[in-house]
Amino acid sequence: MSTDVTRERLLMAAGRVFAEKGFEASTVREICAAADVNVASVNYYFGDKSQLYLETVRRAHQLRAKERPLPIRSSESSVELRLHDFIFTILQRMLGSEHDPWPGRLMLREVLQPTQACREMAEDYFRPHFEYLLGLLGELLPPGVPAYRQRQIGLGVIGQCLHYRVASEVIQMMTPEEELENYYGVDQLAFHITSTVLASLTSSPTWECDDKLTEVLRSAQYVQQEDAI
Amino acid sequence: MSTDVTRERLLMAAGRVFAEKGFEASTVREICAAADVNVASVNYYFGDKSQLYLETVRRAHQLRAKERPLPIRSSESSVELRLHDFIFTILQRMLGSEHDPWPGRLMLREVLQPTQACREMAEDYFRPHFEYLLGLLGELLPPGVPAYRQRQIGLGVIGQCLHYRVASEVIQMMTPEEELENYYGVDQLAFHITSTVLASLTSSPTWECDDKLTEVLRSAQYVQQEDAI
DNA sequence: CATGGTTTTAAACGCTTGTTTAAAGTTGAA
DNA sequence: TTCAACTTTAAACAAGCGTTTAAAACCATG
Repeated sequence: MSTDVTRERLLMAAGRVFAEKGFEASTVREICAAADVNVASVNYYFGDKSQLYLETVRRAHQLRAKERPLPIRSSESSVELRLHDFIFTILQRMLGSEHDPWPGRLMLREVLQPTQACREMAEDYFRPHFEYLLGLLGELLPPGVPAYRQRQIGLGVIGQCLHYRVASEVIQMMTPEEELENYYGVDQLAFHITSTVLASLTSSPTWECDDKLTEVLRSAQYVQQEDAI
Repeated sequence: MSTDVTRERLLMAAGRVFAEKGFEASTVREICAAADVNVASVNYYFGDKSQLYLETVRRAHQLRAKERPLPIRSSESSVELRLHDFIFTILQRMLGSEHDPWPGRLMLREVLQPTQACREMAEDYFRPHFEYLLGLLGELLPPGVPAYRQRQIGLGVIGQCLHYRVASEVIQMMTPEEELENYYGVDQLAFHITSTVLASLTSSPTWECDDKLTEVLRSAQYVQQEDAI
């Protein structure tokens, strides 16, 4: 067999199995069977199971970054449009059924329970995406909004997208089937999240709700204390 | 030993171990050691490992529901305040370090990769919480907003809260330490998310951004096609 | 064809897994 | 105290785990 083809098959098969079951629950024998390769190959090519896993995670985010590069649309487009495209792309990667979903599943595992492989992934993959999003938000927000607040808004966007992946099965349980069919396409969710974010950013003056909420919370302190007494 | 105390210790120890490592990666021996109980006890009291797991998940959301019952604050308070309290409570459960966090961790595992135990949890625990949130949103939104949109807004709220738990370690990697210390307390995050949601709901007229976004997207179709050609 | 390095193979290694077993210990009512 | 039911215990079980081994197969180069 020409060089590295065994290694490559192992990497892909391992990706699928690790993504599906996690590191511990996956067995070397199952991976090798899926790759149609001898059991000893893992140790021959990767040393041991854990290094195979590490290489698999690395491959996962490399694949992801390549299949949809970052400059999603030219910067000539309006900020709103670029924000929508960003959100659409993220959702696509979360929910899109076009490609084999193992890289996403594996990355999600790493996010939830990071191993050594996670730091590299965060730097190479997540950070540039997040910085891009922050750039868009910076264009949309009025000057003077502190950096930490921009970041929190960004985390809110990512969080909303991620939710449909993380909790997809629970969401399916709790959403009427008819709604699920008609309103939960990637395009519709992207539209919803984008419009929500834009609405929260452009309510004028931007942070008037803060003042109201602050006031409400301040008065609530007394209520809470009364309850306690 | 008085009846059921062994069973109880197993349940608690198993909860911690399962939450930390997942079902497959946890060993009966480790659980029994943590519970200071003989290895055979699992099979004596629960039949086998998987039924112990099932009971553990059940116990997890029972504990959670009991330690902080649902009517979080009296309905005499303002809607905004009740929304803030709901979000605060969810975040508290996600990030609060007061109690032993194993029930939350275990439930998160079930959300991400549901087993047989998940359906029951969704109905008994998640659904009433979500319905409560939808009630609040219903009070805040102008009439005429379709149900599916209310639900998506609700999912957005939950998603933002969940994110700080799901991706907590990655978020820590990508946030400056000084920000993390000063702006990521439960109270501050609750304030941020509440104010964001309120802002997006109360921008008047509520869905004006939709129209603008729709228009932008429509014109973008051509751009996209040109790019494709 | 012969050679030397690389790759594949089946078998075996020691170890851990979940579960079972049968004996020992414990308990409370008769 | 006696007896029967319940509980705990240490030991053993087969099965499966990751890894190692040494021989076989392969393959480009001389």
